[in-house]
Amino acid sequence: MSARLIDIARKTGYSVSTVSRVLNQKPGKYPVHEKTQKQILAAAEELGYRPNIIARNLRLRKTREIGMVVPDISKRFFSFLVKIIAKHLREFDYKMIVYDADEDTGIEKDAITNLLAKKVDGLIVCPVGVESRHLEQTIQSGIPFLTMDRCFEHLKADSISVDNYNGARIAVEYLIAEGHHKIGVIHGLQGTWPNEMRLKGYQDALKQAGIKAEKRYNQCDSFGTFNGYLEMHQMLRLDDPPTAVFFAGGYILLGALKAIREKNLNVPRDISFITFDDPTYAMQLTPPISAVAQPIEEVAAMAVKLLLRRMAEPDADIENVLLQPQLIVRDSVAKLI
Amino acid sequence: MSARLIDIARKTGYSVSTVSRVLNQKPGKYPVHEKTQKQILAAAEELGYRPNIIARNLRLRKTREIGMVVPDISKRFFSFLVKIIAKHLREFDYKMIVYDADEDTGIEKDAITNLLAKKVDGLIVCPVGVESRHLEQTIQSGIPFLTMDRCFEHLKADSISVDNYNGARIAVEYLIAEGHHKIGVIHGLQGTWPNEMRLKGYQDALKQAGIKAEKRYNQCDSFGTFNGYLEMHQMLRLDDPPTAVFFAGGYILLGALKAIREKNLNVPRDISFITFDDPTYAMQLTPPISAVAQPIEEVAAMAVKLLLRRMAEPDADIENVLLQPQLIVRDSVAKLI
DNA sequence: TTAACTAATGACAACGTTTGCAGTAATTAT
DNA sequence: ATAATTACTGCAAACGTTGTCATTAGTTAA
Repeated sequence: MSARLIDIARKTGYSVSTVSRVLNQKPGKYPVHEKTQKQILAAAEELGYRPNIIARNLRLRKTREIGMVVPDISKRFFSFLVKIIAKHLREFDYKMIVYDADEDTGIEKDAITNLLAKKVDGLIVCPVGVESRHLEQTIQSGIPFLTMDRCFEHLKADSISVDNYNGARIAVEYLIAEGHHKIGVIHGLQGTWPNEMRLKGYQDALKQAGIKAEKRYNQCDSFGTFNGYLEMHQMLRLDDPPTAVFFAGGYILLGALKAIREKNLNVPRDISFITFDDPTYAMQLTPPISAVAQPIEEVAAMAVKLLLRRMAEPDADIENVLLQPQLIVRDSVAKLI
Repeated sequence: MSARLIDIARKTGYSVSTVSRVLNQKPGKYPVHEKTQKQILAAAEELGYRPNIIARNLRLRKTREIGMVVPDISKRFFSFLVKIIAKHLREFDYKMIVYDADEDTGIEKDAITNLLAKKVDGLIVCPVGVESRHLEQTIQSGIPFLTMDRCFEHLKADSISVDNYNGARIAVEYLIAEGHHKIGVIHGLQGTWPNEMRLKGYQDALKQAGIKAEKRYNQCDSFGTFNGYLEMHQMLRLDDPPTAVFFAGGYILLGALKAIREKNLNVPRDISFITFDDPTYAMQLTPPISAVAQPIEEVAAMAVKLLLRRMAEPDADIENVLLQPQLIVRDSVAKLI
């Protein structure tokens, strides 16, 4: 068992109070004789003293910990987000406790409950996306709280995400500007906020250009690779397939690309596409893929800013921030005009 | 402030002890009258009682938490590892606290210190890889401890990693079997265990085949994309460039591929290669890339098994487990015979 | 009837900190 | 010389649990 304050106290002959004061280096509040300090510091070093954070947290009723829950930490978007947020928090001397909800609302619920019971000082949730009642309850509890990415519009809480609507819109507008009229979309899980927004962006871009959104050009199921593969095949099997396709994100690109290869089609000569999300490998594929990149670093920085503000001023007005994604033009879209 | 045991006690008129007993549902140890139970349960529900885990942990001197430190959580290898390990731990009712060391030994050290101070019941570290003194100290502390991936041979602790030596060896043996004699290697950060092992596997495979390992075919610096790009360029600029190259892992592949493209070379006609690690996109590239895949799920499962065993039997013999990676043949290697 | 048990509950002492308050000795002001 | 101030230190009460030990009342055995 590791050394405690009382062990140092006994060893040096001073009281626990004095030892505590020395080790916490509280500036001038309670002065401690220099000789005393030296002795205590030496004894602490010798005994290999490490403060028991649990006891401290209990006493202080503060943890300097921020809880975070993400739907799938193995996805780069989230793991990178986690990394950057943790890095920013470190600067403010906060630790982060991340839980992976594994795309399961039940686990998400448990994770939040546990974090509240651990008395984290603040909480960031990237909701799995299907249910929000437990989030409302969490807000009730009064903990500084922030949703990210798959936000719910009706929640009375700060939120930060990228402008999925606009990102999809500028992608599709780009396709149209390059002369495409028959534009398909392969999108992800229906009912989730980002997916709906991206789909709406696609539809509005078409409408604005006076193009009718063809039902048969609209495929969906999930953001997974296999879905991308199946849907792309289906789309290519149509009598008059689209000349360009918008992938709504995630791993659809990978699967769709495989389908295109199997049909022995050339990108962008035979088929053009652009994808939401910009994975690291997008620029290494043949051809390099045009994409709409989410500004993850900015999102992370903003998240920290919003949460710290909420912690400092619990009654500040609620902010719902939307950050703009960026169109990255590479070579996967043919110019038709 | 959330409700405490004492609030329920006051509300129902029972003592804190009784309330605690009811809420913890300890089987038959101390019987509580059924009516009492009902009242207490009802009051707990009504007040929205959530146990304070900090107080509980302090009292029990157990946390049911496992600490984990990884060098870079944004790398899929680690984020996936974290996910799977956390999932397994969940089954045993353990939570995981992960910290990202950001490839910085200083941060790694702090993270470990913090986890020890948090009194986690066990600790898994994937070391950054350059220093190990703090790990020895950690072992001294007596906490159930496990290193993964970038292990240190001299550490007296359980460890689990993939057989980097053999993985590299079977990859290079495969190249030789396909008729290649001029075989280059682009490897990663020198001095790290996996890198050295992979390099040795490469060298031994050549030696075994009676091929001299040419110094000029041996490039290294880091596992990053940019390194892969530079080194590949350099290798292609040689008078008699290798016909095949072994990439020692990570993101070297991406950069090297870019260099090959810039030289307008065809894979595998002009140059063949195989890479350690099998990223999800490897099979979607043109051509699909042959690779040596690390069995991450198995590694994760074994890690949990080893750690739980160590927690149950602190004095069991130390185990250093090596799991075999798998050769995945796709189309990036030309058959020369 | 009394002793011995059981069922149900409460009092209380931890767990290891931090910190307000009180106390003592030494120093300075009056 | 006394009062006021300062420098240093210790006491003890929290923080919210859990579990040991007592205690009470009721029940069964002798």
